[in-house]
Amino acid sequence: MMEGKDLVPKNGIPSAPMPLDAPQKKLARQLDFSGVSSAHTTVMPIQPSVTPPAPPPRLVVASATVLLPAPVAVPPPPSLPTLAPHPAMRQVKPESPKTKTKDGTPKRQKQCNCKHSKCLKLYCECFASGTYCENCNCVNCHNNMEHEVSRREAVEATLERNPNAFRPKIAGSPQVNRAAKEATGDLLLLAKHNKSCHCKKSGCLKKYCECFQANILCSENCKCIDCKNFEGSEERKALHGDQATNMAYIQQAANAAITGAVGLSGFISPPLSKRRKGPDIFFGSSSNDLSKIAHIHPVNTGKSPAPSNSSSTSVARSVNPPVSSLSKFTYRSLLADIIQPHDLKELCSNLVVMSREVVQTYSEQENSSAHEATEHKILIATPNQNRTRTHNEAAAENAIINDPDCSCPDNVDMPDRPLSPGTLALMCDEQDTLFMSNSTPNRLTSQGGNSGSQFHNVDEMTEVHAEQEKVVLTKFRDTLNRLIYFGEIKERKCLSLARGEAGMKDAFSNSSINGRYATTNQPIPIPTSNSKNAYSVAATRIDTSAASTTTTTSAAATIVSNSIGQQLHIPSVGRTGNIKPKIEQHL
DNA sequence: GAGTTTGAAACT
DNA sequence: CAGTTTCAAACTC
Repeated sequence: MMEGKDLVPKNGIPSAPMPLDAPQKKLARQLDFSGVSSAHTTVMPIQPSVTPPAPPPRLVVASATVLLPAPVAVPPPPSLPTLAPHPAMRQVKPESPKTKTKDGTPKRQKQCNCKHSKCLKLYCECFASGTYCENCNCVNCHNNMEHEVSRREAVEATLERNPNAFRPKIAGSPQVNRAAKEATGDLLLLAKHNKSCHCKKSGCLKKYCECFQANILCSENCKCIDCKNFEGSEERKALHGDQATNMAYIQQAANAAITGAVGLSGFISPPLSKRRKGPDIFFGSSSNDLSKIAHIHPVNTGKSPAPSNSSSTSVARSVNPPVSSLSKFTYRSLLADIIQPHDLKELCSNLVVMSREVVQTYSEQENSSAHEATEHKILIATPNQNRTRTHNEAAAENAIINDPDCSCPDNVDMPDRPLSPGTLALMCDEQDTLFMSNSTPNRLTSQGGNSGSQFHNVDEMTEVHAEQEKVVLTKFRDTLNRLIYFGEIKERKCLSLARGEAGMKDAFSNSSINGRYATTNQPIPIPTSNSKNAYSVAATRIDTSAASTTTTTSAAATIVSNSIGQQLHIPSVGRTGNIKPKIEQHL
């Protein structure tokens, strides 16, 4: 847009003395922020210092890259290559207002106006963001291909001073349609400040403040004075309106996405009396960080006009005013209120019950068939080994059925028993909980012993166990599906709320996700598809069981079906799911 | 658009 | 590490 500014800034300001090698033209930017979609960005790799200016290298970054998790946790090595940050990942400085025209129409990326830094210092937004200046209004710009050598040196110098200089200050913000949302003032606060601000006079409510500019709340890391950019701030509310609250909530949701930690933190997240927590808390160091926090802001407290809660809370308050107990960064899993301890118990209980039923059904089948077989064998006068077995087996199985603990598959107790991949996986994940926690080794052992003696035919015993496995795994999977479903429902709610519907405003008043979603306790139509799939899969699996008789299979399938449909009440078991963080992560 | 304010970056 | 200076963006008029 600003051709001809090459040598002289369009603003008419005489260029500073220009080196002979002054750029004749501004080359393409390294990163293209203009695209509404960050999917296709151009990244320019750092050129070897000796490499003569070549055509602006543009590497198309796979869209997938954009989806990478916030890099905050992975500081780039202090090497030049790290200078090609991805727009979505690195946001040294959010687009300046220049990115759009007065009418809000998306215009272009920031255009610096540097005059004395040659655009080779972090003062320059372009340089700081790892991009070449392009169409900027800068003077004596060296941040281009033609000055790659000096640029490179500048980069090295910068990195020498601060290895994280080019690390995104704000990270983790899904940049989806950021431009569009920003234009409508609907930019979400899904970001995290890697650094911190040190504002003194702006109250962190002006764009001077990096946090405010990035549309995020100040964090514990900030050293600002008289901060008003915290959740619950009246001043902030005045600026953001109703969205402030929603944003805080959204940010929590974002935390989940960013951290990918659906679990402990979600349950544990202590209501830190203070607002915000820095990256540490953000990434899970949470709990014992209060002490740290206390150290973080020993200062600014003084200026906070806000009514401090005195006591311990003074800690985090330091710089920022007293705040709502809800930390903007307090992460809370979307499943936090869905998964309850009692649900887990209920799930386990149901699995056990189902397993028993399978055994019982199977034993009945075996009894009848064995009986027939016995008669047949007697008729043919064959020394039978299986006959006795059937009765003993039935007794054994009954014993198993009567023993709540026995129905739990336990590899330890039955070392010879082949385990399905599913079971192995399950046990791998849950080796200490679901099945094993309640199991009584001795009992199972004795069971195993009985089985060994009573189930003369090891194969048949295996079949029973196989059936048990199938039923249990099927039901377990179904439970997980439900969990996913509820999580999705919640996610949708979050998104819809994020859209800032005025009417929903009140819903956030408490900012407590638990309270907010208490309604999930209400019967929620469960997608039959899942259940159907579960059933069908269960049936399929059973059918594929070579050793199983059709009858047995059907019976087992029926049990599964009935159990899932009747025993597992959607509101209860369906919401069971706190299997373990490990599993949740797959959700 | 010019001047002022602000806070990050750079420097000492 | 703290204080000062430089710088450029944000802001005000």
